[in-house]
Amino acid sequence: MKLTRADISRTALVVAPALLGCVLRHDTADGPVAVRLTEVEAYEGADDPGSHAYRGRTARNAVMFGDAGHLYVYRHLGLHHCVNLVCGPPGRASAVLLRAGEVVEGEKLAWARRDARGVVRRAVDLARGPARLTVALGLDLGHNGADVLGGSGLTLTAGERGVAAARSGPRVGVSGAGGDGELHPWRFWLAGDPTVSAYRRA
DNA sequence: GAAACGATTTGCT
DNA sequence: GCAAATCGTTTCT
Repeated sequence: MKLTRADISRTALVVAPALLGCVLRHDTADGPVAVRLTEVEAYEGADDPGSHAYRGRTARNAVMFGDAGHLYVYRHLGLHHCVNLVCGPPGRASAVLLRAGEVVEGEKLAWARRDARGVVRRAVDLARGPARLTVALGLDLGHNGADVLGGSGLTLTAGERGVAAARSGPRVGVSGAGGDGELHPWRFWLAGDPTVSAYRRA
């Protein structure tokens, strides 16, 4: 079943765990690649010191202040890309960072994209990590602002797996996520899933 | 106009 | 296990 705009118009803390098990699919000229999300992180916009939106709206993070359901893609360290799904309510600038997933369709194409950039040994590593997930899906800065609910070749469908297996904990690589990790357990993942990235303290 | 920094990945010791 | 790579955005002078 396809998710509705209303489903992802709630605050990131509600949307993030709901996204676990959902499948994000990207159709391109080369073919489709679909990823079942296994790990995400919530970013609460202007109130969250770890968010790019913390210091207000800028040219880069403008998408996060827009409507829910759009992708916020940005370049990190000049080398990698990371993807967020913008949540609601409008103006809150809350978003969910897609950290890892399992390639469930178009694995061959995902491998081809990966081979051109580096070396990954196992299939579970194809989308294990924010930047790898982006590569596997074939997303780049050109998809910044793309709508996952309409056009853009993107579709988001609800997963068959419930949130029962979901766990939460401190976010990764975010200053401020370590000390208040227990107060802000805004990282969610599917317990026991091999495609969940290894935890590294901030 | 210049400098510092970052929601990571990869490769080498 | 640790450090380098690399560049756009943000912030300070």
